[in-house]
Amino acid sequence: MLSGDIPPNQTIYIRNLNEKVKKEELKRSIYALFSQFGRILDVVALKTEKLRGQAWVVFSEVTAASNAVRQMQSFPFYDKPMRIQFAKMKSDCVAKADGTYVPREKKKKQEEKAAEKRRKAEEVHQTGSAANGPSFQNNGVHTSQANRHGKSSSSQETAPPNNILFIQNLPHETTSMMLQILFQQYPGFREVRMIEAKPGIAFVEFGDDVQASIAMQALQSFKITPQNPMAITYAKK
DNA sequence: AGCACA
Repeated sequence: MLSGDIPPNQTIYIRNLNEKVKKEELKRSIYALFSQFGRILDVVALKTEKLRGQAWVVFSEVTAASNAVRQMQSFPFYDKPMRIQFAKMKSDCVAKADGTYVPREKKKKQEEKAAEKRRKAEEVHQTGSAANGPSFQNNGVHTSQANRHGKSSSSQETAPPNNILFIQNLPHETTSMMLQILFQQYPGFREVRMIEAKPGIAFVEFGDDVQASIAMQALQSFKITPQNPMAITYAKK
């Protein structure tokens, strides 16, 4: 059946993810890819038997989540098309922000959850002792999407347009696949080239100058980690 | 396919 019977939710559920990708890289890439739709509060991915190959992305707005579901449906991510739906449950970080968060013990079944809910309605039950205040932590992932500097850095004045982009200030653990996933979203993408001996930089080729410049503007200062806003210029000819 | 929050 179609996935359309799940009501919109600010959290999306993704499956068919490549299970070979390490969890931290996966989360970072997901964050990077989806932050174009709006602010991301959290990315959850587990590698347990039952949960590998899946992830949840919590947006601050339902509209962002809806756009992500539509636009990224079947997007090729680490060589596998993502399958995206709305999540069935409210995410903990949302509940925490709501004030509706109740720390879970060991729930075995949904029946137990339902029973608990019913019970809660009847008896008053330790109000106001929610463990911690509202906190959405997103584990190394930062909180901005297209944040612009507006300023081009001093000495490196604008190189003339080129279909090849030069990327600097990448975290050393960046892989060409991560960059491919980011840049292939833009029309005319051809390839990423990285040099073993020179970590922190990359070249990304597009079909023409205009396509390259669109991608450059979209991803300028994009952060793979909070410390690493990408510096994108045209490559020298 | 698999809906969690270590």
